[in-house]
Amino acid sequence: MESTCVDTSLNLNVGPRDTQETSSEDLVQELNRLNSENQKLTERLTHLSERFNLLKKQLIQVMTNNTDNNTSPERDPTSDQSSRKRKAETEACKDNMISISGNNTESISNITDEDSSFRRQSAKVSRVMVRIQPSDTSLYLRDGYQWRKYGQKVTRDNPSPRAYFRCSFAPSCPVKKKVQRSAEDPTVLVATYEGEHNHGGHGSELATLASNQSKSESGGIILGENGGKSMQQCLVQQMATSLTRDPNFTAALATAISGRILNFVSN
DNA sequence: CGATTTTGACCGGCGC
DNA sequence: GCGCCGGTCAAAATCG
Repeated sequence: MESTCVDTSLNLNVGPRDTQETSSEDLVQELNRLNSENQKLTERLTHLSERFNLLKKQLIQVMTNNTDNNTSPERDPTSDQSSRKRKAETEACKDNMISISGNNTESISNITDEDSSFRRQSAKVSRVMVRIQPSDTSLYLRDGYQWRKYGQKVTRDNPSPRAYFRCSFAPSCPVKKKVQRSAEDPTVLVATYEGEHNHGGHGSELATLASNQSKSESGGIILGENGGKSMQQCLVQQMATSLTRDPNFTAALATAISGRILNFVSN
């Protein structure tokens, strides 16, 4: 990933000025420079988005070809009658599931059964698999939404507990999420989403992302969550989050703001 | 002090 | 009807 170098300094002359005219010129120049930077950033972001979409298409193409050969072992249905329902769900989703493995700290895949004939109580159901660090025992998954945990259970077919979450962004949002480690591979978190978000905005996403990041070191980019954000929105979020975590950016921002205030006051 | 998490209790569906 | 099990509730604990 190429680095994005942006001059965030404002170069404002906050000292005493000879005339009011020169300070106005400085402001105009500074404004023009900022506009130029903004344009550069926009172009770069567009470029990144295009490249990202291209890579995503290629990846999906490759993984789709491999899906047919993906014969992950299923549990013996005769040995556990209570697993029949889960088995049915798993079978229904299997054709749409892609598991991406990587040598990074985590990898992400996104699966929806939107196109599948399987429907569960007319609610959209999607599954997301996230590879996490083996040392990470948390069941928190960063996906940009604000979740409130309302329960945890140990299920029969899996030694690791399953956590139940509700979307707390909007009180009326019906979306629920279940997170559990994969029985086959404990380093994979499986999140099952039910329903669609009924709120357009993601007001506190940055705060949520930062909050979740602090709770779980395994945070990563969640791509194209069902009923959620577009790829571009995810990308912008991650970039914004990275920027706000960068002390240099924060310091530059503080300098810029204080400079503006001083300039305003001195005028 | 409000929001969130934890965790035992409770409920309902399902199979026998 | 009974027992099992997944899902939810809600009070207490914890966090920021």
